[in-house]
Amino acid sequence: MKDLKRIEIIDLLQGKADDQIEKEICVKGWVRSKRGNKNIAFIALNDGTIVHNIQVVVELAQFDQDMIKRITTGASLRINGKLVESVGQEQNVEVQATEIEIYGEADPETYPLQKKGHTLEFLREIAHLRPRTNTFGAVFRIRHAMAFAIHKFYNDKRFFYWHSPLITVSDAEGAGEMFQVTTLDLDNIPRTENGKVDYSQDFYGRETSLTVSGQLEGELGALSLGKIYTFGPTFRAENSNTPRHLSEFWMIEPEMAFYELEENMNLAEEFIKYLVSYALENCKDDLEFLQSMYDKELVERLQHVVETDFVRLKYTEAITILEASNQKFEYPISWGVDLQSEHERYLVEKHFKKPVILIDYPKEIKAFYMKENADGKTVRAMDVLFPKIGEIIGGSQREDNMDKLVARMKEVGIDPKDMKWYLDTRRFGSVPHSGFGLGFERLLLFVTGMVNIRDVIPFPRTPKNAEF
RNA sequence: UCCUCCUUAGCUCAGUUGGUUAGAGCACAUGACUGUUAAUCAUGGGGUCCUAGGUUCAAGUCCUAGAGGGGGAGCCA
Repeated sequence: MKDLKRIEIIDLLQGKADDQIEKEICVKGWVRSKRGNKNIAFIALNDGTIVHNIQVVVELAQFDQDMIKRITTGASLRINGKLVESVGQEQNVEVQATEIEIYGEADPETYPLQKKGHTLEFLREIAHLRPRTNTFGAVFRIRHAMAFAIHKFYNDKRFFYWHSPLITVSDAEGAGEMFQVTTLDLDNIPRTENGKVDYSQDFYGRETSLTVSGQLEGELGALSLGKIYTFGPTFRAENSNTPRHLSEFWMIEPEMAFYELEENMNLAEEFIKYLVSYALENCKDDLEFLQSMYDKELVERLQHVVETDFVRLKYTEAITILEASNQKFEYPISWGVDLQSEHERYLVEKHFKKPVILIDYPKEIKAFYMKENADGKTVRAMDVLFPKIGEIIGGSQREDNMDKLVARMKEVGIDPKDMKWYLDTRRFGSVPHSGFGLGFERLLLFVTGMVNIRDVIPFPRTPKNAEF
């Protein structure tokens, strides 16, 4: 077989290899389908670079029939052939095969993917193979594009990528149940004299867990480097069984010194709009595929978010709107209660019909580190609420006053002695600062139009499910 | 964790009031067709009816428990 330089399918289909037309080239990829008659076969070949396939035309008389029979859906091929303008309507160019090598066969009796559609639920059971489908190829290419855009956005704004630890010693935020990290022998746990687990013999000499948020360590970065962001995995051991929760998910947490709540909101809105714009500009083929298959209004909805000013609303005003709505809510609404999904959905999907940033929540329903307002009742929190997926961002201006922060810690039962390292940021050169957390997979739900969070991460981790 | 629905061929699903040998489409195999577009047409093979009990002359179908999955809720990002 002639040794020709391989051209990726995206370059062939997007005209970047048109200077090779009428010349012999090499393509490699996996067979999506093969069809034809006794004289000719058409192979749809995909290499993952783009949602579309290159059509390979095989004049059967020129090849060994036994080899051709072994080319089935899922097989991987190396093909040399002439790049030509296509006779067919569905593509501009195609490859007329001159030489074919089968890298790996895929037994059609046992290969689970077929050319006809599968349900997302079935594909979830074969998560190791589902990226070979058009749908998951599109989703994971978009996932990559969004990850890249996040780094680009913050780098362009002179934020520094800051790595908070994944193994932590505290659950200060109270964000949820934690996964314990230990090297103790669970069949033979060392005990202290009073019968408790003796963590002094554990790997770190103390009790440790996987992080539920990089925020507190992020604040340490912001109060020295100015503007930082984290982007990494986060773990919550809550028994949440919903299409919006994972026990292992990725979170982006910017933290900015000298930013007050207003600037925090501006950044959050600009950030989301930047990411959605980036997807519209750079993931066109994949978005159009997802739109055609799952969500007819996807691109329209994305454009709407880019063009619309988010509503900014105080919690107190939201309560007034909800009380005046005459809606029957399962959970009654009054000042001081946390908003339920039904309330958020009413505000976002019915009342305003656009994204809403809710601010100034009662301090009792928010975390201890949020800055208290002058009214003494509310804190400078902000939640960004999106249609369909609910809370996509949670953030706040942080309490920078040492005494108030310590008082709040005591109120919620945190021993300030355990948080000395955190309090040192307020003890020495404290400044106003703010930040927020964006759930990466929730963003992807919105951008891809997928409805189950298990379908926007390659290997989802949920209660009772850690296969692959 | 709570509520609710579902589980029948590799996949997606029918299956009547509980009654003979459990069906269809797709996929797969064989064949037909001179360029197809999730090709088409013909023929064929393919079943632990989720698991364990129970009711009954008789259970895919009714009852109980369990497992797995979907949707909704709570917790949250």
